[in-house]
Amino acid sequence: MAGTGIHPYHQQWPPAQAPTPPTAPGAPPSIHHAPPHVLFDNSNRGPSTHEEVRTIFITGFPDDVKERELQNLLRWLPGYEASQVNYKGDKAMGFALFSSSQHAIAAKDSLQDMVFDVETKSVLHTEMAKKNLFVKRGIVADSDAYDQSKRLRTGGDYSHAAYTTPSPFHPPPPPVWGPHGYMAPVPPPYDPYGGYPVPQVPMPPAPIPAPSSYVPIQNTKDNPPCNTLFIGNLGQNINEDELRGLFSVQPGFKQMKVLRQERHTVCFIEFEDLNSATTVHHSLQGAVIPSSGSIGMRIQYSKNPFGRRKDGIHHVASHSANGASPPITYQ
DNA sequence: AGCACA
Repeated sequence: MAGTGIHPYHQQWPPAQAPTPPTAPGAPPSIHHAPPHVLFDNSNRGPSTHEEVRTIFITGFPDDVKERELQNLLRWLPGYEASQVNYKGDKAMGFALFSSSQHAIAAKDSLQDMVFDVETKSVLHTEMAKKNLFVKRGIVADSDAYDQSKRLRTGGDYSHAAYTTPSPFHPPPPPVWGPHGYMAPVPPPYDPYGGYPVPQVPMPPAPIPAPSSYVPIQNTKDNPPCNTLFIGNLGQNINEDELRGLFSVQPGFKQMKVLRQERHTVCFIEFEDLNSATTVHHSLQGAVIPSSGSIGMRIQYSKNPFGRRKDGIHHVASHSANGASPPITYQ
């Protein structure tokens, strides 16, 4: 779901008096906030990557429609993520973001011509929006992205509230996600619009980090086996998260410490026991991950395992280990 | 070849 539209860049729920009335995705562009230096910019992939529209545009509300009314209407719809009402024109316009365009289309169809309010006899009209609603979600991987948005807070600090502090205005506490799973609409008893079919769009499963390839490594002088591995030959711009992703899923992984030095980045990984360390020592020797370029990592046992002190102070009281101590398991 | 932290 990456794309230009997701820069969660401004806060969404100031109803009427927002300093910058949210640009109506379907309306003529007034101010398009070009996301400043955003990390999610996909410009490096070319402009062809145009994000799918998964927002619907809703009109036909009574003039006094509340943001909340719309939310309460929509939260039952599968894939609903967020909505907002724009009061700028003389008619209130609603926008609702769904997790996929399929969900959006399904929601659009089910809301089409719905009687929203019997007293005012308002009937909804829906179409796909021209572009997606901007939403700041808790999912933002990088918190730098929302610093600029703080000024738009109207009441309550939403930026830290995601998923933890339910706020009446807070949109994304995923309505029907969570334990029920992504696709469980679990419509309410009265269920006026719950029955439509929604194409299943499975979430891409989190990929298990795996080396992209292996390169033969000459690992001449290694240290005595221990529960801590030393990883070298990682390349200039090795990505720590990638490294962690790879190692943290290895059985027995305990912790990892990255040491960035002038020329080389190295890292240390502690395992539960010697066995798991040894397994990884062999299985990932020479592994190449994307950020390491095309070079293979060198894996050795660490000179100074976690838990063993460097300069002669042996913490194992009973066992007077000396310099030539056998490879016992440390931990 | 680059080995820190408790």
